[in-house]
Amino acid sequence: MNSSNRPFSQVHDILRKAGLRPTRQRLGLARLLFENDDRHVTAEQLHTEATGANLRVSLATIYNTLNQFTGAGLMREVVVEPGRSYFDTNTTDHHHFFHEDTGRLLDIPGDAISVSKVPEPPTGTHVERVDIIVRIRE
Amino acid sequence: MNSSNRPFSQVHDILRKAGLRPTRQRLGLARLLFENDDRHVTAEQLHTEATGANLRVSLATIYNTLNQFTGAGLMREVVVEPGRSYFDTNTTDHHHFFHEDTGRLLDIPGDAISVSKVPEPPTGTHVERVDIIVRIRE
DNA sequence: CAATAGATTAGAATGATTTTAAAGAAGAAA
DNA sequence: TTTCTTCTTTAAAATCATTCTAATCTATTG
Ligand SMILES: [Mn+2]
Ligand SMILES: [Mn+2]
Ligand SMILES: [Zn+2]
Ligand SMILES: [Zn+2]
Repeated sequence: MNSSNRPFSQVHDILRKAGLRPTRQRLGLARLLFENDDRHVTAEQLHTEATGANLRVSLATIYNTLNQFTGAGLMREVVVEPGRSYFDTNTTDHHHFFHEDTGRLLDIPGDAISVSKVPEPPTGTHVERVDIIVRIRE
Repeated sequence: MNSSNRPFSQVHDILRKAGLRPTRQRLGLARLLFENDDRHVTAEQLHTEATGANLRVSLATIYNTLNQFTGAGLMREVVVEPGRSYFDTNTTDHHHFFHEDTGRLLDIPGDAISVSKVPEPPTGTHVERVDIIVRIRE
């Protein structure tokens, strides 16, 4: 039996499959993150949003949850600025525009951009991932 | 008259051209940074290295200097990890291998890799720079 | 030499993130 | 359900990189 007729069944199942207990906080955050279009959030942003949606969660739990979701492959971390991390609900192969003035991240589909002639990595290493950040300004 | 017969004349001139007073600290750091091959350093690394070379400099001055050198176009900042900044003495157009296990950065010459079909940036914005990070592991 | 603008520094402050340890909630067993 | 156990949440403290403050130096110019 799955949970198709229980409330929030989609996110509930997502958490179950990730091996994470469906707690009130995780369910609420998962709804904010996964029931809408793909998004890029900082911990602070998500905390503000959760609070605004009447979900009581501490900032520590926001960090725990974002790191757990990332560890479970439900999200990924994008590093564009020193001192702040963005978390991305889009886990498909893609890249980013980073608006340096507003701090906004925008997806570039994986097939809309591509790297050619990636040189061989040093002996004994393998390529884990290629990140392309197109930095833009007004 | 230039300073071609004064000690450390090369870095001395670099600082002068950048409009930075050639102080003992800046001269010492410039020698470590520019008299060898291109390099990637964190503030803490450079501080340790300076101290080991008998150059007395505070960590605050290391940060000031790296930021001033970067502002003057003598270096650039590379963001690969949350919570730590790397500074690069190679200011030519190029990209990086980032070794996730060791924290080392390796240059990929600009002509050894290239992006194709970079999509148009959103209306009202222009591309400032494209950063490619090839993340590698053992 | 002054005089002055600019530079260095110790130490405090900041800001993002993590850790601690205590209290609370979820799953399993009975 | 009740009980037991394991996870989870949280407030508060701790950490870590970086920046700021404001007092003390130093390079440059007259
Ligand atoms: Mn992390
Ligand atoms: Mn900076
Ligand atoms: Zn994305
Ligand atoms: Zn480089």
